This record gives sequence, structure tokens and C-alpha cells, in this order.
Amino acid sequence: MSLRTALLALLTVEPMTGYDLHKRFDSSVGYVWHAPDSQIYPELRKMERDGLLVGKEVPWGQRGRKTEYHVTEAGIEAFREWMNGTLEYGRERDPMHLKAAYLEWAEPEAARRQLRAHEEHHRALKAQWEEQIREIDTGHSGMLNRRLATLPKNEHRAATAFKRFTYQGLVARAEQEIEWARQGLALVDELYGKEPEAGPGRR
Amino acid sequence: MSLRTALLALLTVEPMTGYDLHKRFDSSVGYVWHAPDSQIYPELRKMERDGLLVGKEVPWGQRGRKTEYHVTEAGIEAFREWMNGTLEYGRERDPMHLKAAYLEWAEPEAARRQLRAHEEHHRALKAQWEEQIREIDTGHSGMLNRRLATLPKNEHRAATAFKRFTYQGLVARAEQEIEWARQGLALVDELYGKEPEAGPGRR
DNA sequence: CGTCTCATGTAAGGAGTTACATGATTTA
DNA sequence: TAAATCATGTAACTCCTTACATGAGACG
Repeated sequence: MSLRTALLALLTVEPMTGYDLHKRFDSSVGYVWHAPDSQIYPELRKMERDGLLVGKEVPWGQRGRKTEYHVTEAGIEAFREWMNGTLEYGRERDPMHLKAAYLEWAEPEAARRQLRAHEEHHRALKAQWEEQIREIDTGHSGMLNRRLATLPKNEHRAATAFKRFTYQGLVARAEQEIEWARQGLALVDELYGKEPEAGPGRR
Repeated sequence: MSLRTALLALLTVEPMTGYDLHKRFDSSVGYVWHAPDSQIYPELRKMERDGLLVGKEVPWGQRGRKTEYHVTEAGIEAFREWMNGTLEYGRERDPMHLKAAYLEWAEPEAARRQLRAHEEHHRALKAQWEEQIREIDTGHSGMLNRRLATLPKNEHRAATAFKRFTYQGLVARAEQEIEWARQGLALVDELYGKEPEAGPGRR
């Protein structure tokens, strides 16, 4: 039921088509919430049936049509309600930590490969988040600017601060995961001995 | 398909019934991987069909019976294969950070409530993980001891170190989330002003 | 004798993934 | 005119959650 909330969040900023949303979920926003189009379109129709959205048919080119979804009052209300509630903390499902706990089953090289992949993954995420922060700080964040355009001036500070706060938390999380992976690599070296670097020219 | 792996991981340590597994998933292990019994029993039967497990009927009391699942050679092989592969990093789905990014929609008190819940949740997790580490360090970890009993002495060091490494990473993650929540609370105070403590005797 | 733990399920539905499918429009 | 982008789906499947259901054994 949270895809619904993610869709509401994005659509409160501006009306969009399913395709627009699909693109958002595929890029920046997609690292906080992902959804494939096969889930997006049906959910939008359901939300329209439930009165949270209205779809406006817009012509596109000569023959083409597209449906732009606008949030209704009921949609705003539902979103506000979600925002004023408290999240339930569901149970975890964390393959990497499950794997880490049994890492003695893996061959040393496989363990290294996994830990390096973990580090790389979180380095890439970190770069993403830092880019978002830079954009916020320099006023180049399209997402934030569109949001600010819907708000009175006196609320700009809060909206900006919360977005920055969010990304800053994600950066800190990524840094922690990178550090953990590095400790894991050091541990593998310590337990099984250091592998020679796979550099060129060294037999 | 990862519930399967979690089940294999637990069953490589010792044979268990569905009920035993269900209990594990409900307690300590459950914070890394959770599954309800309605998922466990069918999955065990599927794994038996696939040759990864064999269920041994064991009498229980006078009339009762229970099925104890043992990992087969094929099961060991499948687990080892998973351990030697590299995880795919699926897309995220992170309600709290989604919410944080739009926190200006929430009433200040609701924002505080959510952030405090986040902090509390991770404090509880942290306590859990630290307890696991203490048990490992003092030799009182049932999970680890049962695992070590299946291993030759020279592999004890690695198995112990990886378990410790796992929990230590989880502690660090929890600490980071706690810190982030506290920064969020400070931010709410800064944006909307501090709420008076809901203590007794004031006014 | 009651309550807690042990033991094992079914049924319904929602959420999410993967693959398949189609056609119009814009741009190089 | 070919390729990229825009636009919108269906179908099949797995995964996961929630609720419902039952009965035996152990312990006090």
C-alpha cells in the first residue's frame, strides 16, 4: 500500500502521466522507491477509482493521447493522513547481512568479490545522494524547485531542509556500509591471507 | 527465492522442524530475516520436492508426530553456490526516507513522533545486536556454538569472526539511524520551535 | 483442568517481478 | 527513415501478509 503513497507524494508536486512517474522511479527517486510500469499503471487506475486522483486526457501529437493524473482533495487528505501517522517497522529482510553471517561457507575470493560489490554499490549510491545535495544547495534541484513553486515563501525553508536532511541521512548510511565492507575485506585478508593484487605484468 | 537460502543457512547448522524455524524467525534471526509460518511450511515441502531437504518423521509424545528437516548433499551444494555467487542489489523501498523527504506535510508533533519512533526502533535493534555480540564474546551464543560443533577447530576462528562482523555492522547501522533521527528532531525544533516537555507540574 | 507451548496447516489477497506486446511521436 | 523516446498496457508468476483453523503435549 506504499506505492500508493509514493505516487501521491510525487503527484502532489505536479500532475504527471504514468510514463513520467515510471521515469522518476527509474532514476533519482528510484533509489528510495522503485516500481515498474506494470505496477504503476494499474495502481493509478485503482487510485482514480478510489477518488484519490483524476485522470485528465490530454492530446499528444496529432493522434496520440495521454492521461495526466491530478491529485484530488481526497488524495491530499490521504497523503496528509499518512504523513501524520507513524510508520510500522516491519521485519527486516537483509540478504547481505544474512550472507555475511555465514561467510565462512564462501571461498575467500568469493567473499572478497561480494564485499567489494557491496562497497561499490554503496559508493555509487553515495555519489547519487551527494549529487542531490549539491543540486539542492545550488538551487538546481528540479524536484525541489517544482515543490517550492507550490508553496508560500515562508514554507520554503522547511521543505528544503527536510529534503537535504533526507539525502544527508542516506549519505551517512552509505558511508557506514562502505566502511563495513572495508572492515570485511580486512577481515578476509586477516583470516585467509592477502591475495596478490590482480594487476598487470605480475605473473 | 531468498527465504529458501535463509532456511538452508539455519538447517545447515542442525536439523529442525518448521516450528523451530518459525521461532528462530520470530526472535534474534528474525531481525535479519523474517518469515511467517504460513510461508515456512509450504517452502519446506517445496524444498523437499526439489531434493534440498529430507523430512524425517519423528514421533512426539504418544500420538504426535513432527517432521524434522535435514539438509541433503544437494542442499549443501545449493547453499554453497549461493554463498559463492554475488548478490544483486535490488531497488530500494524505504518508507522512512520517502516520508522524511516530504516531512513538511506533517504536523510538527507528528514529525517528532515519527522521528522518535525511528530512534526507538533502532535503539531496540542496537540492544539486540549488542546482546548477540556479548553472547559471542562470552561463548554463550547457542547459534554460534551449534555451528562450531559442526566444524573442525581450525575453522572456528573464521566462523566466529564473521558472525561478530555481521552484528558489529548492524550495530553501526543502528547507531547511524539513531543519530539521523536525533538530527531530524533537532531540525524540527529549529524550524518550528521547541515543544515544551510533556512533563508533570508545568501549568 | 486450564493455559502455554508445540506443531502444522489453508485460504484469500496484496505486492512485486519478469516477460511480452503495441503503437505513436520526436529527433537526428 | 531509422532510432530513441513517449505512452500504455496484459499475463503469468512468485513472494509475502493476514486471517483463520486445528489439535496434541507439557506443566502447574
